[in-house]
Amino acid sequence: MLTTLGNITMGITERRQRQKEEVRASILSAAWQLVSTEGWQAMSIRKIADAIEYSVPVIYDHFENKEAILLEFTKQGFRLLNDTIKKATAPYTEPEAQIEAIAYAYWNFAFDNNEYYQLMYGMGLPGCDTVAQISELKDFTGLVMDPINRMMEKSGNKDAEAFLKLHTFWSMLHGMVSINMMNKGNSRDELNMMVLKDFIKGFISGIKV
Amino acid sequence: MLTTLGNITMGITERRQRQKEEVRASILSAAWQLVSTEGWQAMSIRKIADAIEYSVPVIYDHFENKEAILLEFTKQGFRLLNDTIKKATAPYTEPEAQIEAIAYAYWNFAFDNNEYYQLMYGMGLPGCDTVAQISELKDFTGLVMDPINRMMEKSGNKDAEAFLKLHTFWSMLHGMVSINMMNKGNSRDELNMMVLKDFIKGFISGIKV
DNA sequence: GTACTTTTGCTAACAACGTTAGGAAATATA
DNA sequence: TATATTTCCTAACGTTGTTAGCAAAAGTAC
Repeated sequence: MLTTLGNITMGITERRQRQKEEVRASILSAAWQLVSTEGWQAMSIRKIADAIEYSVPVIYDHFENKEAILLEFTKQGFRLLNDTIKKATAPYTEPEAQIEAIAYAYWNFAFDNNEYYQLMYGMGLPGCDTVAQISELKDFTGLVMDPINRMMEKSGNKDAEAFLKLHTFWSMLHGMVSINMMNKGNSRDELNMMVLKDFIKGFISGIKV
Repeated sequence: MLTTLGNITMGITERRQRQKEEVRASILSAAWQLVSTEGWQAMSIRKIADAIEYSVPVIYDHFENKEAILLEFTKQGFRLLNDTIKKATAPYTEPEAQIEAIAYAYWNFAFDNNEYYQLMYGMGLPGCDTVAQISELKDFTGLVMDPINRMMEKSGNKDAEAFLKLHTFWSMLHGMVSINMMNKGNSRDELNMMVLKDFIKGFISGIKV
């Protein structure tokens, strides 16, 4: 076969590539249908094959494995988040306003695109709803709440904000931990200790207003 | 059969209960061996059965299902965390010092007991190490870093802390989101907006020192 | 000690999963 | 028309969680 430009064979390979990409797109479409309705844990190669009306091995002609499909969505998720942030900051020029806009945009993105977010940060399996039923968790919140309450008493603040401060404290800690666990290996180094120290200082002084 | 105290039959049922609890304990022991060495995703009923030298269905006489075993560890994890926090705060009386001690204790607990922590917060499956290879993530950090840098320029701070502040910002946001996603349903309410606003205010003013 | 009941723990199966080998059928090339 | 290639399926392997049903052992009662 000659690779002459404008040859018929050229059109055939182009059509084939086009068809191949159509199948690939339909795989992603069917996969996302599953992810968005039943969660990413419920996505399976066999269900995708069923949905696109092809046999199972065809999927492996387009993706190396199941994880590669999910990785595609993870990337898509970050692209979507980046776009959202760009749009959110665009109306502002002052960095303070932009940071605030980013925070709100990030927050809304997470809950508007729940399934994307869970994929992006590897959130998943064990009892998502059962966590609330663990009595030990209440003990934990009590333990942290106590010094916060006492700090507020010292500075004459009202009780209503204690739960708020607990939330802030816990969120920050868990955020730091889980982000560090993703990029595993680098944890517990100087930078992290500085971030932690920086946060604690700010947190304490924030209560004593 | 009579339930007279000190009867022989009484001793039999007691021994049976003791033996049953021994099996239950050996299940948990074998399960934890798997979780701690290969991660909680690698734990399987069949591997446990193999390790304790019983057949598979025996496990279901002690636990309703696989999730129940993992839930046991989740509870154990929170108990361990609570004990750690109690010990950490004990040497101090001032709430400020206690809060600081809690933060460090929490941080160290997370990395000393990696598998517990991942279980407790439902962290898991998708490419934990592949996340670092996503190019879109760099775009994201760039987007957030930009206004932070400009804020620091405005206030005459040095560049070295910008990455630190980015880390703080990101951690806080992700922490809030993921903790809210666990207790799903309550999200995006007034309290969360207050926490978010509170954090942003503190974050911005923290940069302008 | 023998007959009956309960407990115990097994084999075997079901349904679903990711992944792959090997070959049949369709298509394109000479 | 014969050959080479691509496409795509059947069928299997080895996992997984979970359960039905039955054999053997242990305890109970006479």
